[in-house]
Amino acid sequence: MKEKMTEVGIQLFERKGFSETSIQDICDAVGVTKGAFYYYFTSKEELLMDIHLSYINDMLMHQDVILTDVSKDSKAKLYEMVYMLLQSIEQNGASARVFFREMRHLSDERLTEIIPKRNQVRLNVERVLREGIEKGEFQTTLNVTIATFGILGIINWSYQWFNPTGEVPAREVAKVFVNMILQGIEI
Amino acid sequence: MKEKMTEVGIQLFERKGFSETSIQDICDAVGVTKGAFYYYFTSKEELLMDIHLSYINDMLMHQDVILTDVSKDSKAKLYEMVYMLLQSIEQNGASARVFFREMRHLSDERLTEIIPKRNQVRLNVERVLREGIEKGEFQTTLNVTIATFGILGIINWSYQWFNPTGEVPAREVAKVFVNMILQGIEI
Amino acid sequence: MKEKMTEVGIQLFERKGFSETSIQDICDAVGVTKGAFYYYFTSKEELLMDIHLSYINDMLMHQDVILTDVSKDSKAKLYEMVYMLLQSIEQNGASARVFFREMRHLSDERLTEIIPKRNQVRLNVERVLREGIEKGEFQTTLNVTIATFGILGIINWSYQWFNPTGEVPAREVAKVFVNMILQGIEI
Amino acid sequence: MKEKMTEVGIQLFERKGFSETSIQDICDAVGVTKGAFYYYFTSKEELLMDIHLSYINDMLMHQDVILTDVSKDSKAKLYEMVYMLLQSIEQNGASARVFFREMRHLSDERLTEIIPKRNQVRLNVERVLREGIEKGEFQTTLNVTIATFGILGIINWSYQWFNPTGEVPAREVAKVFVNMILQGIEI
DNA sequence: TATGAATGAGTGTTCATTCAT
DNA sequence: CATGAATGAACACTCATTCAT
Repeated sequence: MKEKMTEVGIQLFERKGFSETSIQDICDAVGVTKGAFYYYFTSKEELLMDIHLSYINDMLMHQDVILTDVSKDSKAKLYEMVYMLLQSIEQNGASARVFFREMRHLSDERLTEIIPKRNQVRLNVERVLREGIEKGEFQTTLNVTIATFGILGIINWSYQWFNPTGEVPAREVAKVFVNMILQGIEI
Repeated sequence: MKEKMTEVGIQLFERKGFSETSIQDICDAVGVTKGAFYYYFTSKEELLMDIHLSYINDMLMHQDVILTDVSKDSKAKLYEMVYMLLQSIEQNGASARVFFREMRHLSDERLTEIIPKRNQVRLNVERVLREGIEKGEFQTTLNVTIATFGILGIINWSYQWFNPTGEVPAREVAKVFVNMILQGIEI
Repeated sequence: MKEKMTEVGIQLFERKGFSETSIQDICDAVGVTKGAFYYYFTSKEELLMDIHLSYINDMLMHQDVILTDVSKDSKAKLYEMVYMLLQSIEQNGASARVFFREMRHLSDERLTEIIPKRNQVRLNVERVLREGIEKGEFQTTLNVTIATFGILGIINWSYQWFNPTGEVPAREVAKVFVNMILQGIEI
Repeated sequence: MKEKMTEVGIQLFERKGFSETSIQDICDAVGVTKGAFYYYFTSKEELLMDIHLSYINDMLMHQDVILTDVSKDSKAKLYEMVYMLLQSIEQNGASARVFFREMRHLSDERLTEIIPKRNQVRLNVERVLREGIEKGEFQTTLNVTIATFGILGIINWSYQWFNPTGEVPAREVAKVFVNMILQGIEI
């Protein structure tokens, strides 16, 4: 039941936004009364926090797998990471959108738990770039911080337009993106 | 007075969000009563629409100047465009954030006016890429649509992290980004 | 278990008030779930009634002992009665406060059981005064009804300020009060 | 309108208690909607505070008049004070009851404004006693603090039983009480 | 131009109570 | 004996909007 509510919450928060979604909306969709909601969650914000935590933890876990894979060089790791992040947006698009858009509605206290994790995702990408530079795979002149922001921008912005109905699969998009990141668009 | 209200509206919508900002908040900040607000705007949404229109029209105007400049090749146009978009985020950061985050609160009717303009911004970037390909400046194999989304992602995502206090100026960031877009990060 | 709940109920009703104390509060303090409460009590009000009954019955019992003591004159009985009532506030302060403050939350039906008993406490004091007048110990001109209200006021109001930490013991306070009641404050 | 709401608030808070009176109750009685209430008061507690302040300020003002009257000796001042306090309960019984019963619902912050004033009422009575002792009107052995609590108990408790329909007027009750306080009940 | 008063629908949240297990 | 899940009615409070003045 708690999972059911979380699922419905994700859908509604994505479609209508956190503030525009009332507890009543969620309960109507699940088919219970508001009391039931407060049996499982202490507040609307707690549900939002649950969604955030599960999304970000999932992402960090996947990143870990990629980072610790010794069989891949940095280019391969970069590709895997871009693909994984895109795919997580393709598959958990609703969660992703809620994550990016509604963070503001978490209390300061809760943000202190989420923000370091969000930063970790970025630092994990930075690490791949740095390792690649050390190993001679990437340009030594690269401004790693700004480049990472660029790469994350490419990926994360996709939640604004990415069509999860699958016309263009995440794997295809990832290829185009990684190609662009590695070799640029110039002849 | 109307401009004063719009200015205050932008600041508050950015800081607290559209839904979380009440008309009262705006009037308190301006120093008038709610009746005055409704003398200038027919609804809260109209103010939001005003903000959107002025931001997007400004952007389209700047793009037009760049596109019609015959003295520049496509690479230069791309650089100008990236720089202009970044700068508009650096300088009108609040408007930019409101534009990207709060579009959802416009009615369908109003969205039909905004969305084509937003698409036009994207199509203008696409056009630079296509012209560059035709002129032999960019790779012929390029998937223009996806690449454009990538480029816009790099730029637009910057509103999430871009520090407008100027530690790193927009011009610097634009250089790094355009370099990455043109030549990639690979050695 | 029922006693444990009653005890906790008294403490919480005193500290936070009847309406402000939830069944959940009581159950949390006892360490059980709400279902358990309803196994022992049919409603929150029944718990309040139990507290009332046990307090008032205790008081009436003590008054009976004093009233039927043939070895004491009326002055001595008055002293004993004042002392006993003060002491019951000193020792069962929480119960006393709940009794005086929260009677309003009993249903009319239950009030018809409590109010006569509460009146009986007053009538018992009146009886001491009347007996004292008959025996020539108290002034014949005394308005017994009003005087009794005054005496009960002196005593009962003490729950508002009486410090049960024992800085001034009930016996001391009782002496001052009875002295004042008997001889007044005039020279 | 604000006064009308305050008046209705006093009546309802007295009859049903603060917690048991909803804003809706007050608005129904006045014939407006809830929004109107919040136009005049920022919270339910503010209304309670208004009631408290106006009651206690009124009382302090009357005490001041009595205390600064040089034409009266201490006995006369004591009588005036008892009479005034009783009368204020007789006439503003509802306010008085709300004052004594519902103080708990004020926030700590607001209590720091009210409690010193409530103490001042007590200290003003103490002052009459002390002056009377100095002038040789009252017993030198008197425990002023406890006696004052007794006197206030006599008076304040009357809100529990005092019938403002006027069967026994406040002036009559005051005479009986002052007589008892001055000369006691003993022959 | 702008105010001040008011509406009405809605919000998140609480809580006494019930009941199958 | 006691739990865990759920109900349903209520509550304090907010807010976009309206309108006579």
